Amino acid sequence: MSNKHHPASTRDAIIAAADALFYQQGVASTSFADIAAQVHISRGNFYHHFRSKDEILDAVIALRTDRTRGMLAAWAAEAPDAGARLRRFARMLVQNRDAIQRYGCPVGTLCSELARHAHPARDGAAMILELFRNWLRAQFEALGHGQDADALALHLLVRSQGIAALAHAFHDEDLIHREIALVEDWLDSLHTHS
Amino acid sequence: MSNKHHPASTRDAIIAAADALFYQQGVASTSFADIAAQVHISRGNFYHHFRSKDEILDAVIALRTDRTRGMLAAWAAEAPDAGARLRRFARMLVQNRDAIQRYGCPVGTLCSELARHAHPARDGAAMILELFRNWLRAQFEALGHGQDADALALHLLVRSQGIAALAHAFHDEDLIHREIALVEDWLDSLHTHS
DNA sequence: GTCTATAAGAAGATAGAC
DNA sequence: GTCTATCTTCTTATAGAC
Repeated sequence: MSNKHHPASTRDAIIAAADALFYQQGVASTSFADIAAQVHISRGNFYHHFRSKDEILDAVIALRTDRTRGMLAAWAAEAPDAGARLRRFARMLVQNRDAIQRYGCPVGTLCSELARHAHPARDGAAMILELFRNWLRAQFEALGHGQDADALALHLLVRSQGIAALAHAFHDEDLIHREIALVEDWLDSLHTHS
Repeated sequence: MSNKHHPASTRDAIIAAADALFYQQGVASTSFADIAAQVHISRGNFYHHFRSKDEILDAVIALRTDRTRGMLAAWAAEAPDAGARLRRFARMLVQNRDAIQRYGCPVGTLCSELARHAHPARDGAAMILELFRNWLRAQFEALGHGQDADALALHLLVRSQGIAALAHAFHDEDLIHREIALVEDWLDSLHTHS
């Protein structure tokens, strides 16, 4: 499972390519041939590293989970207080606006696809969303909204997912700027209340 | 295109079955065999009514467009004023909470799937979302928010799509109740301002 | 560890009988 | 208008040589 000893191994290259393609094309419509073409290996070589496509998906979800944990930890280390951390989260959508407008939210679209097919990896994908939820809740708690912290965290996730969904559907990057500005206003209004 | 003379024709049965299956399973992972099983026809019979799968999708989008137009017109006829109409829109999510929690928003998930693959029918699906946007904008204009009407309409769509996405991902019906209550509070606050 | 060759099945689509 | 039979292509997966 670890890639400590083989940082550039074929296995890791497969996971990295699958990670990108699953995001851009969806899991179901990404074939082994697609991944193989990117990694420059043959289709047969796949089954030396993974037993099935679902096993690749599991590895991709594990990768994204780790990456998300790392990102949230980095935000917590960079930003001095909870208010700044919440704003850092909001800025993520502006930062990734090009990819979001093209392919949607990586977490949201994966959860949507897996939830609709009651896929075994469904809960693993939802777990990534939960990581954000828990991290956001902790920031709202630090801001003094102990009682409503989880509701506020979910509300912020709702708006983020909605912004990504509409930016994707309308192919409209500018929508992200405008709606995130409203989110920042809302965060400011919470801060003054506490 | 019209179904006036053949209300229960095979063609209409195909469209109705495809409409449901495209929603529940997605377009790409719904096969001719799936639809044929529901309609109780053979796979070959398909091509007497449609030349390709994309043509079925076009018919489904046309059906949904008509249905949406009818629903919005009915809401406008039922609700006395713009404020009541906006609340009627918000209630739609509560009303459809079971399906939304299972399969997501029918419009949002279709737009997301087609946008990611740059599908020819992409704009047709986004058009349904535009119908909601235009209808909502008209209500905000009637409420006296002429300048901001479109931004307010988009904001309401953002929250609706986000609510549907999270209810689907977390399999959480209750989230819809709580977030729609917040939407209603927001609508109330707009009314008193005007 | 990587390859070629190939199986086994599902998909969209066609031809032609009835 | 509906069917069966068939074609082609794509997909996942396996077997075995190197």
